[in-house]
Amino acid sequence: MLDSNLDRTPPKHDANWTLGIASDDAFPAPAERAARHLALGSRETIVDEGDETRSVYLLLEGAVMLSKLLPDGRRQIVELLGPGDVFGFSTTARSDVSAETLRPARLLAYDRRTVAASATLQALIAERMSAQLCGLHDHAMLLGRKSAVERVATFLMRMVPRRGGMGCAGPGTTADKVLVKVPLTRQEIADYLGLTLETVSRAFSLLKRQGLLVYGRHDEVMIADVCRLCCTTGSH
Amino acid sequence: MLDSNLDRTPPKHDANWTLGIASDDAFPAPAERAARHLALGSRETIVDEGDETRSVYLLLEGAVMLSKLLPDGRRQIVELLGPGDVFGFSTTARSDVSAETLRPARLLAYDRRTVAASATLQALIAERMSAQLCGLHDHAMLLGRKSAVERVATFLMRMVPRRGGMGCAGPGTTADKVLVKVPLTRQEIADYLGLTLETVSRAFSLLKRQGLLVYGRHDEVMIADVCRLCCTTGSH
DNA sequence: GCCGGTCATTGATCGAGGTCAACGCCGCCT
DNA sequence: AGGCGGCGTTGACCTCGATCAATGACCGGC
Repeated sequence: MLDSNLDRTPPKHDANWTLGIASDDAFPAPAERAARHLALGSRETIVDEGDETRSVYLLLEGAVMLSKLLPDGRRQIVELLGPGDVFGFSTTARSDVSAETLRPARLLAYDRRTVAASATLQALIAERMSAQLCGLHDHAMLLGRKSAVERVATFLMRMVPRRGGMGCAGPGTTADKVLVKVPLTRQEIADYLGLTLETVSRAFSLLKRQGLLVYGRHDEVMIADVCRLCCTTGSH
Repeated sequence: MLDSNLDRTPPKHDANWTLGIASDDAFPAPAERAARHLALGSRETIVDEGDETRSVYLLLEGAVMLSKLLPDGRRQIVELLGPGDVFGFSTTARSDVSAETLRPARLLAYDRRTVAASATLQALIAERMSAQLCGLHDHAMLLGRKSAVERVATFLMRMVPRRGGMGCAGPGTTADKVLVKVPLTRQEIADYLGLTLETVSRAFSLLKRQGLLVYGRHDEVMIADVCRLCCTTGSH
């Protein structure tokens, strides 16, 4: 478990963001628009654990992961973020997590003082944070009480668009299939689920053998029976 | 792991709260004071998982735990709350967690619409939620990557007042002692740390044998060497 | 005092998942 | 083409924590 993954230091974004007035029609625009608009590629780090941060980030598009390291190298990916999610908070002036894009992303960076001054912004952020709080509660359940296969099944269900881990069409319903993109390596999935990459691999293989999953490429999995997979998450 | 604790259905609070204007000088009073003020005893449940909730709660004094159940009875305590913390959010109209007092508590219950209408209140809540978010990130690290003894040590450090799990006075410093109250049973500690009660008990015994802990009563533990305990949390 | 219930401790054994290691696949570079 | 490095899979083995079970400590009621 020591050094679950050495030398993972992707290049930090430098200046491919544009300073200025953000205007985004795809997302409910807050009244305050004094935000930096960042456009990042895949696998770029936004902040490192311990960095001084003065910004709060709002993810418009793409995916971001938040992770933490223990001094001996053990890593935990504490949150996976999608469009609408926010991050960059901390009790102190330094970030408690690292943030890295999992795929090309667009985001808004608000100065903390800007946020403190704007009620609209705070309402938006509070709304979102409460959703993320619930997500973290769910994840604590997963990490504390679920088996390896249940964790992987839950993870895959979370990847299903518009279903967010919530339920299948109903038991007995005609088995439906979904193709999901998995923008994480096995090691990353392991670090997210509190497992090792071997255990994750074995769980994938098991689900494949059982016919719940079909895949060739590792980053594109066909869930052959959403309903049945959903029932192996332990939550139903 | 099935039914980690059957028949735990403490009495629900009924009517020992006073409706009306809350005025509390011990806590930074929000401008909006349209809150129900609840005064509860120990071991009373505030909401059950699945209950319809229209309120957001602000804990003024005491301690509350939030827990979730899996259909087969596995339980996870997802958060331990102290004065200042907030809860009662949910993506849906139903609570995603149960809330129960761990000791006598005073709290404020705000109607959701009241919150939505008050910028002051939202600012207060957002501030607190971001702290709780960080706490949950930390806890995910614990659940996903720490060993049993590290978890128990981390838990005990979190119980140290005014130190919140953060650091010892410094290595080499004269060993300092603290007496901490532990208002949880071993089973509850286990459900919080993602372990079984036996494993928790063994970890306590081990730490005691190593001289890091001294105790007779189970709910009052003397940390004999905060610094050394802190070093067995895995975080330093 | 005795008794029953709850909670904690301790021991013995088991098993899920971690660890270590070999190998396969695939894309990329020269 | 050949070689190489990153990622994933699979197998063999081991360990930490779960499980099962017995016992002990404490507390309240009669």
